[in-house]
Amino acid sequence: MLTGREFCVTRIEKTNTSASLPQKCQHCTMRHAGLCATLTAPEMVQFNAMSHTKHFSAGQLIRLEGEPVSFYANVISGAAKTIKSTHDGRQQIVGLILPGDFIDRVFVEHAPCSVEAMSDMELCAYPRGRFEAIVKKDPDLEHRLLTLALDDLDQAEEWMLLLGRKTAREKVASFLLLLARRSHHFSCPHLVSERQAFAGPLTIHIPMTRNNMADYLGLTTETVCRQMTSLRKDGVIDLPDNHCFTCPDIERLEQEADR
Amino acid sequence: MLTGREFCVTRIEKTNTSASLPQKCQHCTMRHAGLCATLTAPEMVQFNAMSHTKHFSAGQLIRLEGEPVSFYANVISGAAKTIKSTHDGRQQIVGLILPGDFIDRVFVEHAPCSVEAMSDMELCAYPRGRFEAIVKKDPDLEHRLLTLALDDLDQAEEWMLLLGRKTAREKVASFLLLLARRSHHFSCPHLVSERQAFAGPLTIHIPMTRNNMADYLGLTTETVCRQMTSLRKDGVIDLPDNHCFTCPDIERLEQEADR
DNA sequence: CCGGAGCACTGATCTGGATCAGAATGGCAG
DNA sequence: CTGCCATTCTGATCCAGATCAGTGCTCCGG
Repeated sequence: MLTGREFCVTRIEKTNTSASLPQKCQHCTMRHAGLCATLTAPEMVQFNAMSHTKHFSAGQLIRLEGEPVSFYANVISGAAKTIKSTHDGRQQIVGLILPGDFIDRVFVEHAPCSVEAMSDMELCAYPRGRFEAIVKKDPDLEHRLLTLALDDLDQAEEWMLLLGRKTAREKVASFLLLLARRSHHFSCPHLVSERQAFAGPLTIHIPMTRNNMADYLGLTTETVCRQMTSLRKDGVIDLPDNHCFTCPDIERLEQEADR
Repeated sequence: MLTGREFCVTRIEKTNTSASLPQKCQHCTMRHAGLCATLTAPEMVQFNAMSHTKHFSAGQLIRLEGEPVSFYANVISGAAKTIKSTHDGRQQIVGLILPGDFIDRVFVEHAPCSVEAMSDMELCAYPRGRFEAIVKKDPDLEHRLLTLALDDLDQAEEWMLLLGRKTAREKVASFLLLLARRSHHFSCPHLVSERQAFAGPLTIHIPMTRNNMADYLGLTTETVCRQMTSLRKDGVIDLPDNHCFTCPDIERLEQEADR
């Protein structure tokens, strides 16, 4: 079995062989493999030199809101959430962090949100000081970081539409679609055509509990459950087990998600 | 009366005399006066050289989603909204653009959202090509733009908590609080203490219709109206007329907004 | 002056999703 | 194996906010 470090390096090398990869997919508006995909060979060497693998187990806190940030990291495996909460305890997940994503905002002294692992995670971590030193000397790299931040903003705005205006069923469908697109990406970004990869009903892992889904969608656990069974009964998805689903017809799911 | 151009220049000069202003207020997490506040004297000269005033009237479209971007701009007066909508017409305002804000994301070829004026507006516009050329040659300026994008992301995440987890009353209160903080900023950023400035019940302008408020808060017009009258009856705010309010006790309003 | 359009507001009713309650399942420790 | 706990799921009920319907106000053009 590979260690996280090896895996990370492998990915960087692979993505760099296939010349200038676009940062965004024209079909799904998702970014591909985050920062790593944009690194040049010399940058890659620098980052690898200072990287080390970190592990977190499900439920563990990676960052606490307001605490000083000590490292940045690429997610190798697992999933995390960034949380905001009202003072009386209602909470809203404001960001999903999946394999290929970067934690967290560059040049922000203190963490703007808490980050918590939703499953066991493997990170490729970079010490904050050394990471920022490299970025400061490389305007082009900073430009790419700016672009990534703008992509995050895009996604946040898309999610505001979901939270403010979509029904429970549309919310759940949109979420499953997001997972489908993200899982697909990370496994084979740009190597096969979108449609081809979506053709077969591939199995998609849901790396979190129904409760976390609810907190991400602005719903309750019960409502998420009901919508999941409703989508299953209507043949939109299959649910072989609690943490997996397959989708026989992605276009149908897109329709359910509305946008 | 001043023209927009004169006003914009005046502000730039004023903010630059008072040495390195912080970009964020420690009390309210809002950014102050956007890009302008961070410009150095030589940058200011460059920007002024290529700026020209643009006017838009209420309801006019400033950007159409997906269309190529031809200019960036600082807002001098008035208010605009950025919109996302489902394919069946439900719409959600994902961003408020108020005086001091910057339109729009740098280095994004095509507009990610439509932008529409909600009142008559005066902009200080910069042609896209020339603006980007300046930024590309100035890594430090790009760094500041990155920081602004991250601030926008912060605000978007705060709004996700509101959309997903707050009640109608809390939503309306949060919105009024946002307006109060923003109006106050633009008039006197960092020149007086927050508390002092908030002490008197200053009158705050609401630069949009109830319908736009609803689209920003993920509610209906009717619910916004009801919550406004409810807050008035409970003495949280006064409503001298439809597009103004005063707040006798900001802390009370903060409590109603929950966070 | 009137008439019409747009906006703010209010009352009555309806309903999607929250809340409450409990059953079924599965994983794990002993 | 048994017992415990966390999680998923389902049913019954409730209620915040949507929907529907109508009033009053202001602005504006003729």
